[in-house]
Amino acid sequence: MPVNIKDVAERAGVSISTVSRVLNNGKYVKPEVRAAVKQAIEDLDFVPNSIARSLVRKKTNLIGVIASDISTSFFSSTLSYIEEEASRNRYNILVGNIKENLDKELNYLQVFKEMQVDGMIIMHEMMNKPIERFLSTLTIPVVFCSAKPSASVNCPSVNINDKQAAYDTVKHLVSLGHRNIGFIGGDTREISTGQHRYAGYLEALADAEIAVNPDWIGFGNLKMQDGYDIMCSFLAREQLPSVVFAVSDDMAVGALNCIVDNKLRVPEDISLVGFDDSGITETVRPKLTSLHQPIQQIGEMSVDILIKMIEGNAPGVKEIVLHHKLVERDSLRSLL
Amino acid sequence: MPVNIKDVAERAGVSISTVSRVLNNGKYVKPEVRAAVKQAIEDLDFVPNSIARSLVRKKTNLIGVIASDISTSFFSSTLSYIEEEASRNRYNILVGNIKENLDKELNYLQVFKEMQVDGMIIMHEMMNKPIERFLSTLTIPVVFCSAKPSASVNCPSVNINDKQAAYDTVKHLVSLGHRNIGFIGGDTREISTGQHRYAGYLEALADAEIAVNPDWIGFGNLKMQDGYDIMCSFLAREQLPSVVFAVSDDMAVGALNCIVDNKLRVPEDISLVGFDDSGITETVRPKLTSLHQPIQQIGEMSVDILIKMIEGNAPGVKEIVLHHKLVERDSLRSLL
DNA sequence: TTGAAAGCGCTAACAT
DNA sequence: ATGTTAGCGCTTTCAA
Repeated sequence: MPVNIKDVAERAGVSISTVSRVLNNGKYVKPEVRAAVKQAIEDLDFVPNSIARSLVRKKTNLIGVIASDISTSFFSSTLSYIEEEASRNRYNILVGNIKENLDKELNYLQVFKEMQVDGMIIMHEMMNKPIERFLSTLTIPVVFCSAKPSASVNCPSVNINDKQAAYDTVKHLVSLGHRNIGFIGGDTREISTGQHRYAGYLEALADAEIAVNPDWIGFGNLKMQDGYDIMCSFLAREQLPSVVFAVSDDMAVGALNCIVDNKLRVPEDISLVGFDDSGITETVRPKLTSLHQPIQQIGEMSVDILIKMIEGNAPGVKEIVLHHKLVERDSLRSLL
Repeated sequence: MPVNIKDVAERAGVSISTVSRVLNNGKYVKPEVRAAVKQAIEDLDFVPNSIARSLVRKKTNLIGVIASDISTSFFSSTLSYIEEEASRNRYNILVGNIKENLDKELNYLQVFKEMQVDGMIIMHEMMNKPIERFLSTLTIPVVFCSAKPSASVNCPSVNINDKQAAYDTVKHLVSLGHRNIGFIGGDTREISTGQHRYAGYLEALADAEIAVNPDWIGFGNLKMQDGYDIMCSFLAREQLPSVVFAVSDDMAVGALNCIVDNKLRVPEDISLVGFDDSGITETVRPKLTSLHQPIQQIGEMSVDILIKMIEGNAPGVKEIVLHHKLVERDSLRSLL
């Protein structure tokens, strides 16, 4: 039933090599022969079998993407830019959504390897030994997107400078007269972005000679609910912070909702600053001031670097650091 | 460099068929031989090439998914459930994000076919002739997820009853004393869900003997910005509706923001009802009352039906209609 | 400018 | 219980 190159060859009265040539726009095909073959392809609704092609060419044009949670605003945006850039370059993406499940991640890595993907993009940085080991035996290129691999894994990454970004943000808060600055952070054990953003916060505080107040520091998993719960715990303290910096927009929105649900106002009672500058910043009121990551550029560059590596024009990139900036909206007020 | 089944066979001192047998957990392998082969596989870090396997088995375990916009709250949730259910059944998903671009859709359909996907899920229902034609010549199963194919395309679909859902919602508004009921709809030209939801709205109005007021009716593309703009146009009318029903949560949130930005209150001045009951309903304040689609079930059943068709246990399903219900939160008030 | 033939890595009869 | 062999549908030398 399924028609193959041989059927086309027969109908056009040529050999399969000739069909292959017109399929691949090869030279050395007489115009009339080419036309006849094209006609046969059309007549038969023939579509070449790229599995067979991949087998001989050892190239699938497949990119495996591993994301921690595609239903999240930051990841779904990034993924959509990755998809677009890949498709523009005639690559297809296979997605693995691991929801923080490292077994699932290892399994996906394995499956992607079996599927002979030409390369992988990892948007997740929790690691364990088996994953590290797997990655180090891998011969295809991998790039980390908005995540940094642990030192033992030698893969390029596309990122902003997380520590500097957090530092700059907190410094800005200080310049606005804030001294009671709460922090809702990400996981600092296994996640380098979590560590770096926290380090930036601490350093900015130290530079401004502000003592850190553990009452206003909490850590979560970047989700809205985490932000909500942590903010609630802040609200239970004796004294309130004048501003809270959350290292994801989702957590900042969670904090916002907690504040509003407790009949306080943003930014009149408490100011709020998020991180990522994802779409959600403009879906809430007040609109969220947020540290901007160039999401589109991050997604696109990850793909571009990966493709360059795949196609052998390895640029020897180790790490790409992109610009960040604070985008001011309505959730932050000056105390001056 | 890449190690294959032959290398394993040599190292284990057996034939490639034996290796193949242990790879596929075949019977008729002596325990000690099996162990030796497993050892060789481990020693060599061998991973079977599923491209080659697919070529002979004529089965890729790949599902192609076409979505209109994965950065949207409804689609990214649905996609994440699809991914989970597929992965649970050892299928991988290839995603094509078409952003309403029908050329891109046709191209993806073609590429998916070349890649020999075992089946496709389409979460989009705009059609044109070439796509219809392509779909009708396709011999692999396709299921429409939260979308209905046009009559000429004979594929199963998983849906709620959109017309009934809209009807029930509007009837409920009437029962709460509302008679000035605005409507923010989806595209009604090529999109059947758009048509059905609008039809449900009109019928409920007719049943309640309420005249339709075109001042309060607008159509958009299901996005937040559309909802915002349409709501703004309603606000410019002489009289305001007491409630507005938007056929996507994103549009409802857009409407909410427009209202808030214009210093009116929800639900005191205008009530709001959304559609989908996606995550965004709980990220805004007031929380959005919304017509619930069973997103998880829709995603999972789409995959299950598709896999059944792929694996030949065709259940002869034409259409699956799932239950809807209105989830009441804080954006709708009673006038009674 | 075209065709014949080898082979990509694997599975699945068929032999043994 | 194991090995031999013929493909799967294509690309790609190489020869004509």
